[in-house]
Amino acid sequence: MASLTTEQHPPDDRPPTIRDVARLAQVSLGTASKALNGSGKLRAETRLRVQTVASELGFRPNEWALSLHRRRTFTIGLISTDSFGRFSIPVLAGIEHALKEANISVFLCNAADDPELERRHLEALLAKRVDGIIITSRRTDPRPPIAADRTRVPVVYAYAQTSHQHSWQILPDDQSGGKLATEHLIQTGRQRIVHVTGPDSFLAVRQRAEGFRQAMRAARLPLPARSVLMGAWSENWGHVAVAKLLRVRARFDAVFCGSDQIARGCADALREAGISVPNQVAIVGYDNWEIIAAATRPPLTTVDMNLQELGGQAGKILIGLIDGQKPAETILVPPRLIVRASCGSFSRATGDTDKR
Amino acid sequence: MASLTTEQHPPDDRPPTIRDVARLAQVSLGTASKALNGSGKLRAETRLRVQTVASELGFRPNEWALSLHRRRTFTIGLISTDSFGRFSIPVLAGIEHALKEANISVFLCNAADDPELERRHLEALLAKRVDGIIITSRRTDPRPPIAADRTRVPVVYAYAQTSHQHSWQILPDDQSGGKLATEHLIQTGRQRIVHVTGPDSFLAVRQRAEGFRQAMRAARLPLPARSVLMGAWSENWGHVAVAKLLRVRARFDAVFCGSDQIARGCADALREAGISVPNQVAIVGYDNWEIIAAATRPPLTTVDMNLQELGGQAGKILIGLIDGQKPAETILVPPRLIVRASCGSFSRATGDTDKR
DNA sequence: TTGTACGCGTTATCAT
DNA sequence: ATGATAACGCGTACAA
Repeated sequence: MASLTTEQHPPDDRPPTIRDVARLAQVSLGTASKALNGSGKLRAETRLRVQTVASELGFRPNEWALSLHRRRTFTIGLISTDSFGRFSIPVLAGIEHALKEANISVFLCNAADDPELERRHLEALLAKRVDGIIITSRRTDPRPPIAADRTRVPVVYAYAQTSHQHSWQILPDDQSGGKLATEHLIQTGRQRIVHVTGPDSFLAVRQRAEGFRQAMRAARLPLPARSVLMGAWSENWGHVAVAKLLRVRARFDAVFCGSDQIARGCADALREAGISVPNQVAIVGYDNWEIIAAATRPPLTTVDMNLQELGGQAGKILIGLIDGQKPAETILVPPRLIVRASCGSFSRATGDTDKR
Repeated sequence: MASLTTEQHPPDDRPPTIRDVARLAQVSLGTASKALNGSGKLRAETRLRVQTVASELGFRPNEWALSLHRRRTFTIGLISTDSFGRFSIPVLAGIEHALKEANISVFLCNAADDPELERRHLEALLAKRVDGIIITSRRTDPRPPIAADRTRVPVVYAYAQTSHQHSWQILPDDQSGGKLATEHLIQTGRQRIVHVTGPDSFLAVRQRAEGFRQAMRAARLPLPARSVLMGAWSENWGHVAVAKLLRVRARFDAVFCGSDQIARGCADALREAGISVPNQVAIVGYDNWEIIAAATRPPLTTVDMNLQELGGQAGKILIGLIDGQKPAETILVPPRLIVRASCGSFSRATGDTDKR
């Protein structure tokens, strides 16, 4: 069927617009729109014809044209203040998943610990009219708030929090994590527990240690000053810490470690010193970093921060804010314990262990 | 100064538009645009006034309104076919970095191994009129092409490739990696080298093994059938493989491993069998997975696939395609060797080693 | 039932 | 030097 108009546009390669659909379906622009959106009243035949043409053409409404007069872009920005790391990943996966459910797309930005770069990313996001912003970090310590004041864009901190302004933040409940690990050790009959963990400068370290102390006090177990050893976030520190303990002939039947890496170091050092894990000394790690925890001998019982769920919650909170709700400002995501082999039997019958 | 018009718009909270700027600066819309973009000719005073008002208002041009009549959105989509994993991350970081340089934003999509989800993500990206798409994967084996035909959107596969259509792909040069590792071992004086690696079903495994064989043949070293052992991608397989070798009293003075995890398993097993690494047996790993490689005793010399650079290249290729260029279709990114301690001295003076 | 006109935010082209 | 107007792609009131 020949063109009815004298104007013959060369078939250019830009994506088809609703105009193209209308022209080919021999209807007006408005009719095409109604046919495609199911709104208004029109003949079934017409509607079908338009829809057929649209799908033949591979017509897809231009989201940005839409967002121009609806008030939302269905787009959010995710700024990772430090580079993508081990912690960001599950958080990020959780966020992406939660937002995909709501048909929201995520812009990925890596600020790489550079405040200037962070500012540029923020700028770009605002120019792109994102509906909201999520900030993630590598550690939970308070950071300066992102400079998104003056704008009405909601901001949520995930595995991060800010010092000043009143804001929304989703954080792992590290104190509960410390308690959880310690209580598990106590339940399996351990009494002399030491805590080998990371640097004091980390909030997470202080919170987990506090949880540890709480659980020990609650169980009326001895809590000498030396029972918390702080060092580096490394396997090697696990080795060193065990060596220290052995050198001073410390009596202990369990080690609660601040990370799976430290735990692995401890486990190796103990084994090489001829001390059986879990028979003589039980170990609990932190992070449930599969690749470390599962490969340790014995495989580590460890605390999982539920980071993916944390990300999901962050996504949901942000969606709530975008929808104009006012959710709670701070959410602590409870951790869970992953039981493997490093604490031995779960039973309280501890007669089969040979504690030192 | 009172409003000159009778119409009094309530100060609503949407971001200021260029209209607001124009009104407050007492100029027309067109003048404001020119003032802000530096185009056209106008009085310096006017320009300054407009700019002042704009910055006071925190005016930021709406990118989507712009992209409506420029032909680009300065936005690309990144689809991770499987979930975000260890390999995706550096690739992703490289991509993000390269694209940020070009002021392009990245949509993050996780297809989680679900073809249907992948399709939906693709659909969403096309509706958002991305300028291009990058597909990443967890392994380099060919995968079905993404269904972005019919559209003019350029697609690049990063750490991935497709079976059918002619397309662009950036891949690690795993064969060179195998050669690189083997040649290093040979240069440090090793002669009886075995290759312990992952499952035969991985292209990477076959390519690295081929590189291994090439290097051995080139050096006219013995290459018995049993010198390549394929198993799982796990530390445990490293242990098992060493046990196998020792059981049949194989003579070997070096192990080239297909991953750092396998390498760590081998290193631990050898040490525990009383065999010194690197003095009696040298080890080379693969991946340069810092957290494993650096913590192994001794720290692993290993092959780094340069994944971040791979991501960067993918970004640059995509930008080229967007700009209408026709870059080479397949790029192999050369690996590099990270020398730590697991091969001993680099010198050819091997008199101090005690090979078995 | 169908077609027209306006608005969304911006730039570019043309008058003035 | 400045201002008016037509795109860009779409939905939606409203007029026919």
